[in-house]
Amino acid sequence: MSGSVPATGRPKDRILGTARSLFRKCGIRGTGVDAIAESAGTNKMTLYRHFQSKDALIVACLEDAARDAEELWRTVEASAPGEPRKQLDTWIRLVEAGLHHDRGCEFSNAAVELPEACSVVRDTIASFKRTQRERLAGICRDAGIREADRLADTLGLMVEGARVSRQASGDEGPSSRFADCARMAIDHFALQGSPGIANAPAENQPAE
Amino acid sequence: MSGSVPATGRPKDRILGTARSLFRKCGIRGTGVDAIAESAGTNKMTLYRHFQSKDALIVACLEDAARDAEELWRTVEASAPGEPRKQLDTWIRLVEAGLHHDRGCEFSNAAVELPEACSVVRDTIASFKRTQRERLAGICRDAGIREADRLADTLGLMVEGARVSRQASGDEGPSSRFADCARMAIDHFALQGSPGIANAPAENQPAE
DNA sequence: CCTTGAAGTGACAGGTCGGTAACATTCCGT
DNA sequence: ACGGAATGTTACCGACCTGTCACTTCAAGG
Repeated sequence: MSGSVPATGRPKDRILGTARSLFRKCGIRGTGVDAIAESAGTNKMTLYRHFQSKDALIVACLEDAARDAEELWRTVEASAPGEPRKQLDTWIRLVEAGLHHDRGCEFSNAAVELPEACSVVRDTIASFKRTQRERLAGICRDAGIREADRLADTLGLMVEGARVSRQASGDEGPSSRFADCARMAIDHFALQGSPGIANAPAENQPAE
Repeated sequence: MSGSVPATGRPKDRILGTARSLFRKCGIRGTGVDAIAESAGTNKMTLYRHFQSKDALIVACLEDAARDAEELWRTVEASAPGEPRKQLDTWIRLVEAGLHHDRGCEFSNAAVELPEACSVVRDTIASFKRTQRERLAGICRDAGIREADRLADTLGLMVEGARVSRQASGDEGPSSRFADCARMAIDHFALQGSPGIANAPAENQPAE
């Protein structure tokens, strides 16, 4: 009893969802498997039947979070198909909204919390970050930004910083200015030269 | 035996130094007080005679780190007295150098690792972050940047992001572009308008 | 009906955690 | 040389940790 998640769906799904939620709230090291099982309305044995170890559960949670991130990119794309500049706007708005709901990036938090994690965990984190970096750089390229990679890294550093800064300084800290700073960076890089709009050749705009 | 820190100085200092070093390497939750005492070449009882609890030891470590940060600002100031623009350059170089040596910011890491920490720990973190923000904004103001606070927050988000990004993505990730992005932001804000024109004089230099 | 397999239960191993008590020893200023 | 303070040693506590055990319940499907 006292599970914070109603007993709907299969135990495996409840365990996964509960684990993610508790990891976010209390941290990974601050959450024991007992607490996860009980909070999921099940028991430890069932947890271990579905997940080989706590590490495996952590990886499963991260993979789940990665699926959410993929969905976010789909939302971004759908918000303005074929208009990458507007997609960047959407991205900023979604990231900013996420700042207030979540306790930072689950992957970055895991990297900080588990500096000596097993290789599979660290690989999952690094691989996810590579994917996100490429997704963002892709939109920047599509937007005709000349130094797309550099802009993507600038934005990447800012969002990473905003998410961790909020945990250290709260909502009133520097993270409150993320959207502001991000838009300014985009404008700066766009002025710097965007083939399709200002000057220079648009090599390969993906038709549309 | 097997203390990684030679038994020089008073036990209290050795404990503090060892704790900081272990917290950095293994994380706070990943480091037990037994390990700290042994690695400091002393024992748990002596540790508890000098520090009321592990939380108190954590706070002491953070205060020690804050002293280091103060020294960094002094170095920045001394690198180019009365030339805030050059001080910003120094700051970037020092931060970048620190990226490769440390495992991120001890305060931010603590905030991520201890989402449910006692209030004194969280206050120490938040207060430190406020101080750093103000230090950086102060130099930006002295440099005659019109939107000094905004630039300070932009740089603050970037450095915070670089430090956490390195832990998740390694040295080849976005953190490798921190100096690049930071200098670009400074140039952008400087062009945007500085009361005394392009780069020059901080208006009210206390004669020196 | 009976079989099968997933899920639930309580107990427990083996270990580490933060923290304490009682006592022995060493150091150092006077 | 003395005495008090600082330090070291050993043992211990209760709580929590991950992970495993044997066993029970129960519902679906043939």
